[in-house]
Amino acid sequence: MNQAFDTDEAPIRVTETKDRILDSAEKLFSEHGFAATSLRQITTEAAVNLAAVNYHFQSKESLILAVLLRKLEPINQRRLELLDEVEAEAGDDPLSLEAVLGAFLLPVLEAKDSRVQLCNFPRLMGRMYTEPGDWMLRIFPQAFAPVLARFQPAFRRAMPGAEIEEIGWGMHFSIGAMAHYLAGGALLKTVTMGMADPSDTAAALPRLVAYMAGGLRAITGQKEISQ
Amino acid sequence: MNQAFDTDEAPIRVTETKDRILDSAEKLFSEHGFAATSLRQITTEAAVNLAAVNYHFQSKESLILAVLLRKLEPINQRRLELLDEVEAEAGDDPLSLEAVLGAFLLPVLEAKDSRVQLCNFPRLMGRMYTEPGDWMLRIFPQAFAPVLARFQPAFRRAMPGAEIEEIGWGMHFSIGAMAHYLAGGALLKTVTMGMADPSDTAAALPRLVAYMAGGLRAITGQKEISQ
DNA sequence: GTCTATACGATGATAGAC
DNA sequence: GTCTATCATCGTATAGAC
Repeated sequence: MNQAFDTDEAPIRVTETKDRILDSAEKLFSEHGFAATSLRQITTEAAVNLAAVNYHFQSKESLILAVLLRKLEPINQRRLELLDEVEAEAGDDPLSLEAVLGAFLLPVLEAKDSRVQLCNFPRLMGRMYTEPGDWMLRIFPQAFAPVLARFQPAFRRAMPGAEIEEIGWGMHFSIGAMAHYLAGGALLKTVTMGMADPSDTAAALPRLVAYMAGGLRAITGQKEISQ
Repeated sequence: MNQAFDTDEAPIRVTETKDRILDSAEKLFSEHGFAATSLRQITTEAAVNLAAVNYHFQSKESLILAVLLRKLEPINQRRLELLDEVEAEAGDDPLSLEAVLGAFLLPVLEAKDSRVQLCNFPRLMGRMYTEPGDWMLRIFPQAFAPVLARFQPAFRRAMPGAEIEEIGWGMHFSIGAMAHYLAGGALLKTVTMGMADPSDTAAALPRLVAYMAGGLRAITGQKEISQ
């Protein structure tokens, strides 16, 4: 199937089987979700045998993780680059909390309105946080731990004097707010009575930053602003 | 199977088949999640025939919705009662934002550490927000719309002068923060470096209230508190 | 109206030949 | 590495007993 010609010449291997599976899986998962997409749909779309997915990946869940990791890595790399810039600009001063939040959010939101076949992908990321199973044990050290290791000190530098536990609570809530925005569509439109467009990431970014910054400051520092 | 005795006396029907299915489904869904629980597990646990679940409920998804609605209704009723009290205390003054948030959060958090077999249930509620499918079209008018209709004006009364769209964004983010706390366990412990106990709802409530209040105020009103 | 027995097509996974 | 063949299990549908 991969052999385009039966000559001795090395065939122009446009796409490896493994990558074709990943591409088709990503596309179908984005369009129909994890559960609604069968391995047979994926292998048919990829023009690959069904058993190949169990050879390259052990299970459907592992395939899902592989799809997610492949998209997550450039996002996380971008996050770290942006954080580098924020820290470089700040010098020895405390970091801007809004700038740190922006470095965390911008790469994900950029992926939301990127091109063609990936446009629905962030919905998967949003759902990822609430799916059960042991996926976190496998995906976390590889994808989240490095980002967390850099952003946790950054948040402390942005909120000097705040207790670490309170920052952690605030980060947890903030991740939930972000994931819910990424995953959801209909609810936002309902709750704003049709005023907000879920696909307008340019409108979402400043609001997410403002909301998270206000929440983090309230939970860590000056508690009672009282209206 | 439901006939405990073969006399003419009306048997002491301890549990109806329909309720036994709901009870078993709720228990198993809470423990293992929706996808990982098969209808055969449920009917076996409930000591009921497999086809009974398709007689009383049409499909597995409808069963899930029935399980959720059964738990959600008393929670929402409690929310409205608490909101009544908040409004009664306020008189003609603006509402306390923290009090409104407390009325929204307390009933859900109470369900989190309630008794026995339901203790894992809120994880389902947390996941519900991010599950795909058309569940919202069916569950929303019945369960969410009445609560939204009462709380949306309450938030406006608690933040006079704020634009409705911004309040909507803030409510959306807040729902995400709440859902992520309800659904998640491991991530909170990681992000707080073991300092926070996800099952300690008494610790979570004031922090959720403070975070949401700070976020809502930042997104609607005085934007720049600047550290 | 309630419930049971039984069957159907599709799924994720695996073993073994090439 | 790849493919065919096969497996147990899944959600669902139906015919018929009480």
